[in-house]
Amino acid sequence: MTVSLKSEKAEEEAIVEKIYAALINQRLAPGTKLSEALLCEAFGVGRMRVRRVLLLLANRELVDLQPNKGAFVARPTPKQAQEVFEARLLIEPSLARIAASNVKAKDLKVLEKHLIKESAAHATGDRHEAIRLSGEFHGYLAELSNNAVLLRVVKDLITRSSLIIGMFGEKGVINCRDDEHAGIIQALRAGDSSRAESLMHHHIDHLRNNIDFGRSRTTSEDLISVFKGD
Amino acid sequence: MTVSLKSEKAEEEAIVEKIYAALINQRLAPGTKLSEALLCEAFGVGRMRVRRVLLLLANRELVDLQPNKGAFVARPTPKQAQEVFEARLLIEPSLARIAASNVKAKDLKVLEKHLIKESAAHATGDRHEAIRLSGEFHGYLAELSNNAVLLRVVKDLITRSSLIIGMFGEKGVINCRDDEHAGIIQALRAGDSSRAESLMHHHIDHLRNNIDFGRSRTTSEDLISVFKGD
DNA sequence: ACTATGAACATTGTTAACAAAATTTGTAAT
DNA sequence: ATTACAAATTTTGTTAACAATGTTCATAGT
Repeated sequence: MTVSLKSEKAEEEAIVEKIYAALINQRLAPGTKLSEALLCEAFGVGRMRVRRVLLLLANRELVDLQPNKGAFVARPTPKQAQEVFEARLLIEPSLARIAASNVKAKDLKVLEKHLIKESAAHATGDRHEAIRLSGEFHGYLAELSNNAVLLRVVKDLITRSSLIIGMFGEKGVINCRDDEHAGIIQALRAGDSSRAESLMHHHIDHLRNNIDFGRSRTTSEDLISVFKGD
Repeated sequence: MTVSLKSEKAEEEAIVEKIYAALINQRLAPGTKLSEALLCEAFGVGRMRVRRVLLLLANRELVDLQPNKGAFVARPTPKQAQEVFEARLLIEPSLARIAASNVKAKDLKVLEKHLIKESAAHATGDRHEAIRLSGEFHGYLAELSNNAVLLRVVKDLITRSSLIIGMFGEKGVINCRDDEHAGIIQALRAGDSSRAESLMHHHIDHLRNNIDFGRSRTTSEDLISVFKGD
């Protein structure tokens, strides 16, 4: 009975999540056109669903909806990039403080396991995976706040950050982010709220300063292959 | 040429803003059914537009979209209410600190003028107007951050706060909020960031503690009269 | 060769009819 | 009177056809 209870609304959210993931993974480059027909085929749904999904993504400013032209993966401006990281700088350090108060032993287990995956991705030079995992780390921390509102806000900021990094790229090759994540976990384990807060502040500041606003890549991939394993 | 450049997308946003305003004003009580047909008539648009608007509002968790049942003004749970105010407590004090750094003479003029209106609303006992103006004050402060991302987040939180207050009501009759607003403006004028931050923290904490979770009103108004002057 | 014009095509936007589900109304039985 | 059931109505969800706009491509002229 009710074979398709998951359908309808949940189905749309599932599609949103998939595109979300593709954005974080940077499989969808900024500026890529998201044609309705292609998305319909990719997800096997009607046009209405696709349009609703695009509207939701546009509402989160992940997609640029141009009237009579179509939907495109958002191309954040330098100004918007600054705003996103300023917002993260304002929110996430306080969040780290809260996380240090709330963190349980099993949470630390998860975070440490995650850190290993991050290191592995760095070691093998899998840049996309490293970016995805880095975002996921910040998401985990936001979850420790036990606050769905804040979690939602932070997740949106993380996703936009992925777009931004994909758009502008990073200065230098050295990427000490996983080390910084390790430091934050250490502070959490020690229950040192202030240190967790401070480390997070410097970490995000570091991320922000590493954005290379010089060039703005316009690499647009084709949509056919992006959503294969779905 | 292009007589209706304002139309289409801007039109939808205008409708969203109107419903937004009605929510803040508490002319739309939590639980009120937002029937498509009525909204179509109220705003003189087709069903598609209304559906898109409802989807956007649902995305911001201001509307509860129940499949095959319809759209209803959201009824925040106590848990959600706590989360909203915890988020405000985390964000707005820091925002007040930033505002103290950015505030210009003309901004202070606007804020002081606003404060007079707040006092007037309190004096005449116009509760809805007082709530609207109170929210607007927080919005003005968020604008001083010159950060569209943070502004959007705070505006959403303010709107949900109005829903929450409309849902649960406030303990006691005494409402010292406008006094607290005055204190914050004073700190801004003095350029005292730390005091602005601290006052904002206590202010929001005060708001939160004044919510009366005892009763949850279910007063649903009729939609016909709400959107008259539009 | 290069630009300009226009037709053919493709894509998005809108409308209206239809299907499915819930709500209401009316009727009958206890 | 109240409950239970069923028909009728209303409301939401979906689909498909149509309209409008944008894009591409071919042709012709300089």
